[in-house]
Amino acid sequence: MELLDIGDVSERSGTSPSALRYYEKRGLIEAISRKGLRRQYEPSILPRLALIRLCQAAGFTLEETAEMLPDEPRFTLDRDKITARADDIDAQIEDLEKLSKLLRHIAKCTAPSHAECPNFQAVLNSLPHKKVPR
Amino acid sequence: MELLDIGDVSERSGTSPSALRYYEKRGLIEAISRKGLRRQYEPSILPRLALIRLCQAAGFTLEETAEMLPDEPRFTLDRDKITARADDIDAQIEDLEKLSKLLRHIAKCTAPSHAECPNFQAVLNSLPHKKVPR
DNA sequence: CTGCCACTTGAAGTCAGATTGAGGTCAACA
DNA sequence: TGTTGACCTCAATCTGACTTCAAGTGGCAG
Repeated sequence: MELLDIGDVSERSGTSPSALRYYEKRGLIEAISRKGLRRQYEPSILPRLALIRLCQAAGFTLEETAEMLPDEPRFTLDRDKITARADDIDAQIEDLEKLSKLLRHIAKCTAPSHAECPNFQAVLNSLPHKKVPR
Repeated sequence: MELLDIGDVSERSGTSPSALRYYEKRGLIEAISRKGLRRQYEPSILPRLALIRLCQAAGFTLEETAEMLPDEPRFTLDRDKITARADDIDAQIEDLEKLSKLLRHIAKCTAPSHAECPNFQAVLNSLPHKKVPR
């Protein structure tokens, strides 16, 4: 059987070994065996990690992700949660579009002070209370 | 003179007193005087706080924001930084659009496993390494 | 004058998602 | 056989933006 050493998994998934151990502690993944002390994984760990990355990118916490990812290789994510999250993301896209427009406006607005620019005022009040991640 | 007590500022800006003190410690704002121990602010603190909120929403850290906000009431943000951030945000919007589409696909895709769905594979690889804030 | 109560302080705590450090193990290569 | 280097464990630390805590202060209503 072609098991993957944690080093391979780390390299091929872009997830650091410490993160993999951390995920294991949080119940997201599992090593199928050890070679000496080293964790050995089934190749299916790779798509599983991809799915974890997806969930993270979508804003699920690791805990939520752990709940959503069943143990079997055939992961079936919760469709309602997924759809709800897609809706959230769409809403956030709208906020970000406003924000981008406002920023570009500020970059070229020559009003004596932004505080006096009606455009600025208007958008500020409809600002998202979310952050843009870095 | 119409100075604002920290309590007024807190209420009118939606920023908690502890956050205002925190901003002061981080060099973003300043009280113009005290009444007893209580901080008193100039009314211009309000648009300044609005601008801080904007910077935060745009993903600047408080430190970056402090650097960008000059001391004068007439704040002129750094136009290049602002534009660069707008570009970042636009890029992120694109990522989020992909993500949303992928999520909606997953919610209705009936492939035996997402790992086997070519659509899934394709989008995963172009995934942002950023998070969606909650 | 008394008491209330929102403020004051500095230090410590919170959260998520890891990373880092110290001290230890072990498979593989020369 | 010895060395290397990546892994191991567990606990502690980090980041950012605050909040909470305990103990203290003081303006103002009664």
